Amino acid sequence: MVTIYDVADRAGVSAATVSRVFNGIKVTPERAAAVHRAAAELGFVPNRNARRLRTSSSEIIAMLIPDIENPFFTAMARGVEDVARSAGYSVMLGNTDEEAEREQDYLRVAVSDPVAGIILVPASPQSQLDLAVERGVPLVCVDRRAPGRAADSVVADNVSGGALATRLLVEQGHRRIACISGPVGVDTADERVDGWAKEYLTRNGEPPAAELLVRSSFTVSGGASAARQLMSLPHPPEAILAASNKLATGVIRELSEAGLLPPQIGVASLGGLPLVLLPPEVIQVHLPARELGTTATEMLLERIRGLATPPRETVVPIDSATQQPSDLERV
Amino acid sequence: MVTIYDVADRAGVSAATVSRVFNGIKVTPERAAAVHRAAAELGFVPNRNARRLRTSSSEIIAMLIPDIENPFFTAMARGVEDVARSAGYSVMLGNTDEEAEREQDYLRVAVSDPVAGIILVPASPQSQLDLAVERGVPLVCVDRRAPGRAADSVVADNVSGGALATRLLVEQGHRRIACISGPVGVDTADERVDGWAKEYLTRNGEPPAAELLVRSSFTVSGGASAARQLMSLPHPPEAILAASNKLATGVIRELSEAGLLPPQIGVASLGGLPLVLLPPEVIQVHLPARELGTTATEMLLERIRGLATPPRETVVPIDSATQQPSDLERV
DNA sequence: CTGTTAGCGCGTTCAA
DNA sequence: TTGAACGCGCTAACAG
Repeated sequence: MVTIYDVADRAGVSAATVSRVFNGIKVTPERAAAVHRAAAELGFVPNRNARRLRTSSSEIIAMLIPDIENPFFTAMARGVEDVARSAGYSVMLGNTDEEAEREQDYLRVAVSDPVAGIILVPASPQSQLDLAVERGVPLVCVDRRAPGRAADSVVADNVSGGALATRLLVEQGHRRIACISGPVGVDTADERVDGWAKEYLTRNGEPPAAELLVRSSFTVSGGASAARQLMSLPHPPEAILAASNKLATGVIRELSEAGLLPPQIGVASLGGLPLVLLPPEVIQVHLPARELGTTATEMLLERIRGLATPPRETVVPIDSATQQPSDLERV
Repeated sequence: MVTIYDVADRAGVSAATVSRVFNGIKVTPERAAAVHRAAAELGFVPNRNARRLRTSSSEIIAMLIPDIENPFFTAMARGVEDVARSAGYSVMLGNTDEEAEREQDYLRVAVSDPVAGIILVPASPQSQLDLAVERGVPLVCVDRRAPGRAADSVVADNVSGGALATRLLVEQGHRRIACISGPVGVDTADERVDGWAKEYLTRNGEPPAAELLVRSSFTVSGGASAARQLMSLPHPPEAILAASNKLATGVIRELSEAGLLPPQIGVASLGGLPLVLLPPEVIQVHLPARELGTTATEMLLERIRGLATPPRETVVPIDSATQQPSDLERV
């Protein structure tokens, strides 16, 4: 391995000078030129491990997401990567599979690396962040609020999202609108339900019947079975609001198999759908996935640079203005 | 920062003993217990940087893909991560955006890290692997062959894939089958065309007319405009083979807008589609994305462990047997 | 089985 | 401005 000493020898300077050259510290031009030439000839590449050990810093941001095959999270990852990269950081991506244990494993690795900072979509409301918090590794939670409010959070305005989707269904002429959401206790799931219930009340003058709300897991099959349950009610809904892209996919699959699709029934999805063909009447409320990622990264960079205020929370709006389907969500 | 010395003091042993305990090297049980207790009390987390510097090894595999928002590559990433993780490695994921320059930037980072190994989907046939090859960092190319055959490659049997898709279209009763593929010079694009042309010749007794082949970029819009071009031929095709999931998406959108969908016209996609609402006649030839990832990782691990044979090439089959749509491709 | 010692490659004092 | 010397935290060699 070529080290700064090899370069120093060849350039006729000291190792310290080579180090200075590669760190942008003032050196006489001739010496700098000699160092650059020697480095090029030897194919010198600085060893970041040595640098990190010495400076106890790192240029790596760890990002932990529950599902790398979900377009929502990959769009978020894309946002993180863009901002991180332009600030000189690389991104380590880990898949927690929504499992607290895998998440903990990854956190252990990230903390002992140690990385410059962590961006986390918490796998559960009980996620343990102590490892990072105690070691002082900057950490920002995204999409879901930080468990115990122990760290910064960036979340979408899910209440408004739920309300918006509901409103759009109402504007299609539906009144009896059901809602399928994720597990009780999961922020995003709860808040989207709140938005739906609030808007339902406003529009219908009465709160939704309990039978119109089905809580499930955020999965395709969960969406399908919830839809089945709703459609077999004595008095089935006129429309269904699915609180995530996966749930919506399941709903649409189920309805399609039953020969029942928009505009015969109203369907709204919170989150863009990756489906190739979609009846134009299906409502998609696009979530600001990439923006969640960029915002979280910007907050993380502030922390990395030393910001020491108490945990903050940023809410990214979901409004009609942001409802441009990105080309990427339409893959 | 808590170091092994702090732990050693508290446990009444030497630093070397602490190191041994954390590396699974035999130590008397009492001492081991003391070390564990001291470590827990102090909240000790080993510093991997120091370890890496000392051992000049790393537990990180860098993976560079052209598009983190394409399900094909995320499925591949999933395969890589699963194998890597179970072997004790973490994965750093980088997005090259199909740009050789971004790729080179990432390679520079990976090499100077230095990571244990690199898994790369080459952004271009001219990709420069010298950085890694010269520094001896193990590298495996996947999906696309290693430029200059300078490293191991894992590719899908794209010729067979193209032929299989064509055959399935023939079995649907189509004869005049067009093909839309990616850029000339890109392995995967060229090979899929070869498979199509070969099968076309076998089935029709003559090679396809030149007008039946359209080369485009591997994008949704590329697929759409190619489909438009084909359908406006004086003698339009009876069926279209789209050589990637993105191309197929564009093709189907375009045809649908023209009110023309299977079974009126044949459509086959090389690569799974989120098919919830697709006519069942659309043919999907599933590409072994995850398997490409796992295979590449296994080959990389062999290299990391010291295997020093000349560059190898593994071809992952695409056959009728592998045509089970994964749940994930149907999100 | 254990402790002592040395050094991985680099950045940063301190004198010069 | 430059070079010599030190040490970041850890593991591998050696002697005990």
